Amino acid sequence: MSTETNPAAGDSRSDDDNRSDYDSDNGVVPGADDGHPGGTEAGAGAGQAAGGLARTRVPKTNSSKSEQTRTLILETALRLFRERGYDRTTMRAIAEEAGVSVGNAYYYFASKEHLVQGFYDLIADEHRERLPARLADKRDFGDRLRTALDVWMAIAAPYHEFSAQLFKNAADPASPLSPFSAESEPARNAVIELYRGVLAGSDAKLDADIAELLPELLWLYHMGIVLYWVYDRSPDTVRTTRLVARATAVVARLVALSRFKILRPLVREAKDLLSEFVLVQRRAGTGT
Amino acid sequence: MSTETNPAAGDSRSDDDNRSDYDSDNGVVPGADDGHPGGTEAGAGAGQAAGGLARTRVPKTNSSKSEQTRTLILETALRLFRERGYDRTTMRAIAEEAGVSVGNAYYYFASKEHLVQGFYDLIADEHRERLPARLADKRDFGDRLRTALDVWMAIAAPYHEFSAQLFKNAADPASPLSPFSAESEPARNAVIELYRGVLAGSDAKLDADIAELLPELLWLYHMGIVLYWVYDRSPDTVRTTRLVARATAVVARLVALSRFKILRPLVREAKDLLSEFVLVQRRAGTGT
DNA sequence: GCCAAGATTTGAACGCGTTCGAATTCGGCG
DNA sequence: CGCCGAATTCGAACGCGTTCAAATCTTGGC
Repeated sequence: MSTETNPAAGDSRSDDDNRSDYDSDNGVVPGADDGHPGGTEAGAGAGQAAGGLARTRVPKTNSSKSEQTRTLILETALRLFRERGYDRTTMRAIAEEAGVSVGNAYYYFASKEHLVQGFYDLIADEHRERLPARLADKRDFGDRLRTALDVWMAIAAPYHEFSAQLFKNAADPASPLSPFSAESEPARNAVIELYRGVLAGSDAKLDADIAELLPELLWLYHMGIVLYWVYDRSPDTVRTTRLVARATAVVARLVALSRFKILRPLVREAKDLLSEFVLVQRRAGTGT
Repeated sequence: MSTETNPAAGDSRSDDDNRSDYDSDNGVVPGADDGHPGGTEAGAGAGQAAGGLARTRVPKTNSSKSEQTRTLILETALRLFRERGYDRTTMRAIAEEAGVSVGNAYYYFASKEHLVQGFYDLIADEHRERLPARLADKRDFGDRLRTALDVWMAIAAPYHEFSAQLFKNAADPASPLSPFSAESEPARNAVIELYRGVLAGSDAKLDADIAELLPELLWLYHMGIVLYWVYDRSPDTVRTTRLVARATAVVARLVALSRFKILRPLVREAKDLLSEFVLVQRRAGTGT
């Protein structure tokens, strides 16, 4: 997208993108098993952003005091985000409200954005939790898929505006918040599993090639819907609701059609293409 | 920016301040926003984005001195962006290098992002200019489409990193730089026209329904490729190059297949869906 | 030639996210 | 206890995008 548009606009203003980049200079600090967020004290190097992979800072002494401080800061932040919106919530306000210093907040969270991860987890958890009950009586693939999306929208609705504000950060390829980032992998996989369940519980008959890839494809579809939702300015995002209803029907039909003979080569090629270029390489075998 | 996410409470939307705030500041000074940048005498600020079409600040006295200052600032900015990248180029540096004050830069450009418009135009113009020669000897639709994308990538290559940095801004639904924004419409339409040419010059036979929509669809496809390109971290974005080669073949095949009988209902539904939910409503009915 | 009304230009703030060196607290070991 | 190193906390300071009241320059009418 970036490169082509040409707006014009006179009255806009964006006061908040001054953030610099995540790694402008320090490349990626690879190595170091990220595994433990925490980090690696290792004093020395590191300095700043501490290796790219680490999530936020999780204290060594995993319980007690510091854990408490961390939680306090996080919860305060989420509350303020909800009350005032993301951009209008300053790190100073969070710190003050939580009764700690700004520096302390940064000790636990590498950046303001990192505080946001909590929201993502929140929504995803809720989705995982509420969906099964709603799917219990449905076997039709289209119905199930649509339900999954409807439930997601219902949960996310209160955060629609907030999400729109965040979207630009999430879209930044360099951001850990990007759905494609390494840091998001666990969350991503969880959603893919969720869609695997949507598919598995259905009576859809499908081509074996497709069956394997479909959960990831559905995740992509989900991302697409989220994208539309974020841009949707209609009241209560009804537009997205309608889109989901109709698009999902098309998707379901496509899936059903994928077994037709004439489509075989196309399906096959599309599958290769997707698995090679788009889908996430989990445990990539030998080479790249 | 602000806006205001809505708190837990139901979802009462207080309309007074949840407007996107790309103009909220202005809101503070109601009426009179003399400021309206530029010209565009007409419209006057009037409500929200409406007046938004004005570009950045274009001097009243449209030639001579101020025009010169504007150009100077813009060119300096573009040079620095290229030399140092977007984030590392500060407004202060631009002003200093151009020999003007920071305030003056803001007199002509509402924000740092607005300076970026120039890049978009640059690439788009170049694309429009170079493509015809490369298409002259090609009739196959797939070849032509692929060529269009290859040429685009060749032109955009030097700005790959820069684009990745900008992407987060362009992705912001509230930003005038978003390819979906009203402000981007002219640029968007120009690209759609370009693809209309790609299609028109080809020997593809296609369903009438599709023929009409295809140029816009190809624009969407182009956007998708750009998205992939922005995220592509492979050397020289070869990955994207390979993707284009293969995906374009699939697209071409899809287009050809769209005339098959069995697919008829699907095609029709997909078409309705796209035109209703995705594609841009040019000259929508009456007013607007 | 003079002067008011803009248009243009200035640079010192402002508020923000973030950094960093130093201060403080904590936990264990002699 | 006393002491040391690490974990935690502090808050002043940095660099940034942006704003704004005031200074300067142009222009056109008299």
